[in-house]
Amino acid sequence: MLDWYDAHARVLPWRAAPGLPPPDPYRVWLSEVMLQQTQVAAVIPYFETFTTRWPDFAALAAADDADVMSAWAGLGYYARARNLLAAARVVASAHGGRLPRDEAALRTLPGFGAYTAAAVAAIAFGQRAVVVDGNVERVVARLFALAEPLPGARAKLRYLADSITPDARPGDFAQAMMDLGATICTPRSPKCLLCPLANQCDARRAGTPDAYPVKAKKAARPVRHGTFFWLEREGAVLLVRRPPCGLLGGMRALPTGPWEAVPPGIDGAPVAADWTLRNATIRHVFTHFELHGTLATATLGRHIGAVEGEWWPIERLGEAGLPRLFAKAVEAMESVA
DNA sequence: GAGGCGTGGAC
DNA sequence: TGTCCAAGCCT
Repeated sequence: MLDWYDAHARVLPWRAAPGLPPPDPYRVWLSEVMLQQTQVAAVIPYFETFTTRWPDFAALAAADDADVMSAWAGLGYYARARNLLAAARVVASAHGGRLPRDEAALRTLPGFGAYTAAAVAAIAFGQRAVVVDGNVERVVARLFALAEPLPGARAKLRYLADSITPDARPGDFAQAMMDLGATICTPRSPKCLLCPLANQCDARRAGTPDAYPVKAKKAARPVRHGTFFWLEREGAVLLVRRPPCGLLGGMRALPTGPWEAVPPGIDGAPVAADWTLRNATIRHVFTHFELHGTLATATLGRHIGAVEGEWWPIERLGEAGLPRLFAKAVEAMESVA
C-alpha cells in the first residue's frame, strides 16, 4: 500500500507529499472535518476560503460565529461548523493553541469522533491509529469478503483494519487506503486491474467485488410539505436565525412554518399579513426526508412594528450565507416575481 | 443501536 | 427525477 501511495497519491491542498514531514495539524484537522460525508471536490474551495481567512487556531477561535456559519453555508451538516468553532476555542484556551497529539485526548474535543481522532493522530502526528472511514470499510470488507452486513459488522471491520495497519508511516497508510477506496476500490465497478491488493483480495477472487460491503436496507424517505415566507419591505426581505441545534441549526434562513405530511398553508407565518400563496415548488432532499416547499409572499409598509429577524437587502441576498434549501427558495422567488 | 443531520455527483 | 452514497458525529 505504501509503495502504491508513493506512486499514486492524490495531490490535495491539505496534504504533504508522501514521505515528507506532515502538514500543519490545523490544516489536517480542518480538512478532516470538511471531508466528513463530503467529497473532495466539494471541500477544496471551502478549504481554501477557510485557510485564507482563518489560517490557524487563534484566528478561528477569535472569529465571529455568524461569519464562520456563513462561510460554511452550502457545505452541509452545519453541526460540523459549530463544533469546529467550539473545538478551536478549546484548543486556544486550554491547550495553548495546539492540538493534543494523543488520540484519546483528541477524542474529547467537539466534533472528534473515532475516525477524526484517529486520522489526525496518524496523519498530523505520525501515531499509529486505526483509521476507519467508509473507504476503509469497503476496502477491508472486500479484502476479506466479509459477509456480515453493515452497520453490525463495524467492530469486525475495525478489527480487520487494525490487523493490516503497519507501525511505520501510519498517516500515509491511512491516506493510501482512503485514496484506494476513492479512486480504485469504488462502490460500483471497482477497477481491480489497477489495484495493488488484487492478488490478496478475497472478493476479487470470488469474482464479486461490488457485492461488498453488504449493507442493511435503508428506510424509505418520507415527503414533508412546508411554506417559505417571503416578507418584503422597502427593498429588503425578512431573514431569521434558526435555533442553534437541529436541522440547519444556527443558520440564517427565510421564515418557515411547520413541515408536515400535508401542505400547511400560511400556518406559522412570522406576522399577520395579507399573504399570497405562490404557484412555485421548492424541492430539496435531506438525509432522512424530502421537502416540498411553497412560497407565500407579502409586502409591508414602512410603519410596521418590531418584527423578529433582520431586514436583508434583496440585491445582497447572495451574501447572506443561506443554506442551499433557502437559496433555492430565493431562486424560486426570482422566477415568480 | 438507530436515527437525526446537507448537499451534490454518478449512473 | 430514482437510487446510492461521500474522509462521520452526536444523542
